[in-house]
Amino acid sequence: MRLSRFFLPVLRETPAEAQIASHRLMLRAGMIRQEAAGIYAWLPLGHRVLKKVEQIVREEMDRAGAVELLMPTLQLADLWRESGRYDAYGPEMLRIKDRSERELLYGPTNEDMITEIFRAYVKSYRALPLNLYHIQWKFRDEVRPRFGVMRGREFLMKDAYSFDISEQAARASYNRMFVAYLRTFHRMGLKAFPMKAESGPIGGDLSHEFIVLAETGESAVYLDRRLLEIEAPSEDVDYQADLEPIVDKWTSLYAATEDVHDPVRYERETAAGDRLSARGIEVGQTFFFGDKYSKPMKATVTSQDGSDVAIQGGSYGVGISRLVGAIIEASHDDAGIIWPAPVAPFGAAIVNLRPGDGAVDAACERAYQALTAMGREPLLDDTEERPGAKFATMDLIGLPWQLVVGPRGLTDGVVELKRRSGGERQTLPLERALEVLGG
RNA sequence: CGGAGUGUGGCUCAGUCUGGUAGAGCACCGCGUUCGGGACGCGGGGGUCGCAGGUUCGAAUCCUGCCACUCCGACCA
Repeated sequence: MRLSRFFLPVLRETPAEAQIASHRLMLRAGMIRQEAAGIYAWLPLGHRVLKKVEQIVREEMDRAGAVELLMPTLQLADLWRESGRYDAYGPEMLRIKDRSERELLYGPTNEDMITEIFRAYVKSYRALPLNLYHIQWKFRDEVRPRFGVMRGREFLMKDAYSFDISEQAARASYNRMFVAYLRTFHRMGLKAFPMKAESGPIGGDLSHEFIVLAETGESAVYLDRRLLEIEAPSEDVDYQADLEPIVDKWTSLYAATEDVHDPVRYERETAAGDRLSARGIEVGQTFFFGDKYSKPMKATVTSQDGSDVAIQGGSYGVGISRLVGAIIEASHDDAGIIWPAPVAPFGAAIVNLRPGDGAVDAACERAYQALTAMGREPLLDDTEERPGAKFATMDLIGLPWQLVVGPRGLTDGVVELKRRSGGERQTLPLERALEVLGG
């Protein structure tokens, strides 16, 4: 992409409404525009990041055996009446009517609808386990939207739903999602810790919030410092195998949000030197709810012995739009965002310091073609801005690499290669720089 | 939903108390000089002062109502 042809409305001044770093930087970097309280338009730069995050989530869900579909944003009120949630949900749910006075709602979640779909088609235990997910916009009419996309009213969420014949099988499904989440957040350059959350109606410990530590997080958390050392499961993790050991490793050390924090247990289980109280951002939640929906909605399958059994369900959410904010909270400095490479909107910036200079233009073109060919998705700054403005913009939008072409005092063909994180820079021949970026 | 506050050009804000017909910086357009860390000069364009009513010779400014947004608290991916 050429910057002169892109749409990147960066702001030099900090918008007054933004209180936290990620919100401020997303507005300044031209990633989002607020259209109403908690409702944002995703401008091209932000949209690219959102898509990258979404794609990583998708890949890890697929790897774990979940199957993607897409449900609508609007749902019939009658469906929610059947599950008993229409009246229970309260004013957080946006309720609307169509031209013939049919009652609809903008979905805040999809348990009811997925259960309806499931029961329409699945009749046998042989089809289980099944895990269906979609990535769709949700609307929750929050009392108080804030922090930009971290707590929007409209937000993009991945929600997966598992269906199993028994509680034991459901636990295996739960574990697959648990492991997939560890991998998902790890791939985005985040350390997310599963923490004990409010238990489902069935009881037990089958609900976890995945929390990224950040000073601006909304919830206080208490954890065992040794959790920081545990490595995320690798790419070749076998989802057919028993994943209990991995889950155990991540859940045996104390970690809880303030809602369920138990100071007595904390002090008993965690040595004083290992205790870490911090703040965190919830980026995902896994939840087992048994037959909460399958029973009232009669989602049953025929089991091996010929009887009909209500399926055991779980749901698993990841806040995709929130993750964009969370990643920035976790990775920025005074000058701007520092994107982890896997979610960066572009892989590298090529900064042309002398647009109009034939040799420099040609070198930029060469770099642009080469980086494009190697899948680096370069952003070529071919604007007439002064160097200072160019560097400020590039630091703000935080691409992993900056390839500066046309530096003063250097002979033709020599460029400067800067890394956004850490700030190291080296001058070297263009071809050598391309090799570095290629490897 | 309780409490606090703000709406003036694309952005940040002054002007409101004490009514007199709208400003600054940045951004934008033109010309020129500049060119490695958000340059400078000259010229220019752009605003129903959130909306509606009222008071007044006259309202951004005073009064009433409404709307939107922000912040602090209780809830949530």
